[in-house]
Amino acid sequence: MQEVLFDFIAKYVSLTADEKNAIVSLDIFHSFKKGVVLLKEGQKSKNSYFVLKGCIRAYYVLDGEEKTTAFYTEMEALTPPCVISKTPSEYYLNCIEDSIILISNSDMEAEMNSKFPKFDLMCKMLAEELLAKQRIDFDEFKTSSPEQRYLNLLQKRPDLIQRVPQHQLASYLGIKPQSLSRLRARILEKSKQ
Amino acid sequence: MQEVLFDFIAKYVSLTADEKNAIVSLDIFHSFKKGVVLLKEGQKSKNSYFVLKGCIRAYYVLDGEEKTTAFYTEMEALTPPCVISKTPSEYYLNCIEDSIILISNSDMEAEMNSKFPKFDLMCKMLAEELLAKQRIDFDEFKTSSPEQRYLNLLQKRPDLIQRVPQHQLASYLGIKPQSLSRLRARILEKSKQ
DNA sequence: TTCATTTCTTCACTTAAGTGAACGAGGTTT
DNA sequence: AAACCTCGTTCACTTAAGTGAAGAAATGAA
Repeated sequence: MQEVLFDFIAKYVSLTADEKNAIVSLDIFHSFKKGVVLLKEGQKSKNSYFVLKGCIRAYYVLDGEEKTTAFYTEMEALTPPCVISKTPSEYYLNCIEDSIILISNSDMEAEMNSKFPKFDLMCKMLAEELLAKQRIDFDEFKTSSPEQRYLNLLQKRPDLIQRVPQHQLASYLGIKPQSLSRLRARILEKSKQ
Repeated sequence: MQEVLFDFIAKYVSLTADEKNAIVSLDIFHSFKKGVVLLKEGQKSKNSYFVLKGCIRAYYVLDGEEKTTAFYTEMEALTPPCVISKTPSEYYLNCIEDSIILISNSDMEAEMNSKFPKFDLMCKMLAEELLAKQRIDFDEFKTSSPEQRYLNLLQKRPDLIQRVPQHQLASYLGIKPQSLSRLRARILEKSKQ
């Protein structure tokens, strides 16, 4: 399972055996059962997450309603905004499947950086890459209709449609579950003709 | 005008006079007239931009229609996704006002980093901060209606509503110009009662 | 100034999303 | 087994956004 992490890191910097050992000795691998909440609204946190297996969902509770805004699956990293801004979290994180998650906090990161300066470089590259990726996702969301967003998701992350409950998928697409049902029926109708 | 830049940098790292001179000597300050296109679809680029004065708009042309996805104003930095992914640009950048823009390319950045390692640190902090900010913007967009988005913009960036043409604002809000007109009329109607 | 273009608004009509209610299928609990 | 709950779908109705057209206002160029 550690190999998943090292494969990921290898995309940015190459690690020596020593460095790999240093990471493993940090004891940062954790298992969680489906449903476990990793971060709550109002909570302060210094944790970043990296999904080795499973799926983390980010969601807000607005007017008593859950609004899902992101899913993080295998080989995806996330640092909640509250960690950067050092303010209480505005959203929740939970595991929607049994998951194996790597958790690092900013102190550990600082320690790694002092020992192995190339970690800083990796973080910079990663942040810049994620920024560009997210920018593109945001632009695609803005410039398309719910139906186009669904078809787009079907292309880009077909696994999500299988593993995620429909009502969570709906709010991820910016619509209500009923509208997602209707939209899917509409697409099916079109494809028949 | 250079002070705007140094004030910005001071939020992340402190610079010596030498370092400031090194930046100034790079000759990176440029003036552009309203309407000038800085980046075109299909073009390759290594440039990052920092707005000292004026406003840069990012937009796609889809089905012959302009879809505006971002406005960058004073003290805002942007690196187009195509610079990170090293692929041809998918969007356009233009100045919607007479502007003074700082343009740096990745070679210059590399040179600065080798001379002053703290630039790397600044870039990392900046990228992480922008990533968190953009995440929040994206989440707000997803979880709100066009009307809420407009009211939100009115709170957070009231200047945009003044300085940006309505049809560009509309597509920034994810709707058509006609819908923005209607929506504004609706809000005005409500506030009267 | 005049002419042309762009921009914004309004209107009537179409399409699709929001809402509240109801129902059935699957799981879980007692 | 019965009662319960969650989830997805469907329906009827409401609300708001998309569309195409038209006209007024503002802007820019000749």
